[in-house]
Amino acid sequence: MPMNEEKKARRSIGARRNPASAEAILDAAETVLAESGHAGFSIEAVARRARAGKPTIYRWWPSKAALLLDIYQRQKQFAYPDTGAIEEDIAAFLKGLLANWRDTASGAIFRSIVAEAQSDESAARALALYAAGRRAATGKMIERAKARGEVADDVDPAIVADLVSAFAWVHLLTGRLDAGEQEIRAAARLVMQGIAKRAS
Amino acid sequence: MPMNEEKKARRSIGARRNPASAEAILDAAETVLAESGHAGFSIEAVARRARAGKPTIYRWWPSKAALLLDIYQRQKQFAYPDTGAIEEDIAAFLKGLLANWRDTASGAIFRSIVAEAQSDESAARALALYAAGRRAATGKMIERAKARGEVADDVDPAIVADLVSAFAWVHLLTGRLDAGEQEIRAAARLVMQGIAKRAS
DNA sequence: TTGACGAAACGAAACGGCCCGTTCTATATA
DNA sequence: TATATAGAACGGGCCGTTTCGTTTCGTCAA
Repeated sequence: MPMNEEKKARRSIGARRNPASAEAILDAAETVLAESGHAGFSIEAVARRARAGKPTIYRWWPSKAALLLDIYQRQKQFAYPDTGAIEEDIAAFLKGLLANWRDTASGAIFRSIVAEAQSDESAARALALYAAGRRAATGKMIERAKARGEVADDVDPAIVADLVSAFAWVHLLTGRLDAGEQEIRAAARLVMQGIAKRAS
Repeated sequence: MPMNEEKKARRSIGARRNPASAEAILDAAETVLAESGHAGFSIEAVARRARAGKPTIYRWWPSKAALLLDIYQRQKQFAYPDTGAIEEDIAAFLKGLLANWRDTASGAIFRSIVAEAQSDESAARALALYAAGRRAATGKMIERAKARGEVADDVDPAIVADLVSAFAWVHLLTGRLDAGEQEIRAAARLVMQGIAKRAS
């Protein structure tokens, strides 16, 4: 009984995927992106680099965007700071994020995902999901500050989170990842002034 | 005397460029981008659409990014509001920008430029230039507010401008261009709280 | 416990198709 | 007559898919 009619059937969960190949492909993808940038990042280039066959890549990753997302998720997750003071949290968040994007492959990967999202539906969804997730996580900084009485209860955490990460986005997309301590502190202070509890 | 050695010589300003062709190419580029999105936006597709030859396009636009930038600049320039109250200015700016991106081709064009900037040096520079220009223009809203005594003198206009347009960026890139009146007002109020003069 | 079987993943090669950026030709225009 | 034009064609690269023969590995009978 031929499988012709169900070529594209969803792969069973226990499929025998070769972990070594997957590893090599992700390594190669990371290297290619780092060396040649978004322009040189092709499935064929990754396959060559990994000494893997193209069909192997296409078997496990449906699109270039999916591959990018996977190598992004291999990167160390960014920790959300908890210094005990909201302004410090914000400054640390911005500083850490910019440094991470500048010093590791994360920035290039993320920029490529943004670019890919213009063509690829799944990348766009993943991007929105990522943004929403970070909004939620950043929002926790605000919730903690509220618990400490540092921030008024009627401040919307989602909007503040947008505000904070938006700073980072702008720096990423316009290539200003080398923002100095002073600029970061000023941004943090500005945001903090916006959300600080109106004392007495 | 052959021109072989100077194939790429800069075209003289008075070159006899066919205005009708240029118009048709820009029109076609806009249409192709609107119909097929960033994925289908190729020089060949534009040439087909415009019934123009590829060499004609390459003669006048060095890259896809340059073409995108030109059709972007044909779009109506966004007006920076001057309502007399900084909070109103900010809300109007955000509202107008999001509406413009949502209702015209501007959003698609701009997203494509962002995508292209990952590969194309000139697009990246143009993007940074655009961002800087908008920072400066938005900063004027702050300067006017300072003149009115609405905002403290020691607030950095550039950072506030970043803050405001960053909101718009995030909405553009995550596809949330349909932000409601309420969300926009909340964002404007938040920014305004951050920059409002500490009265008394 | 061993060994053969068979399903599934694998690397390599090739495909038709699209697009790139360039070069050539022949035509139209000023 | 000089220049821009449309169009065709080029060598090259990448796309996503198919086909090939090979290797890996779980299963199960001996």
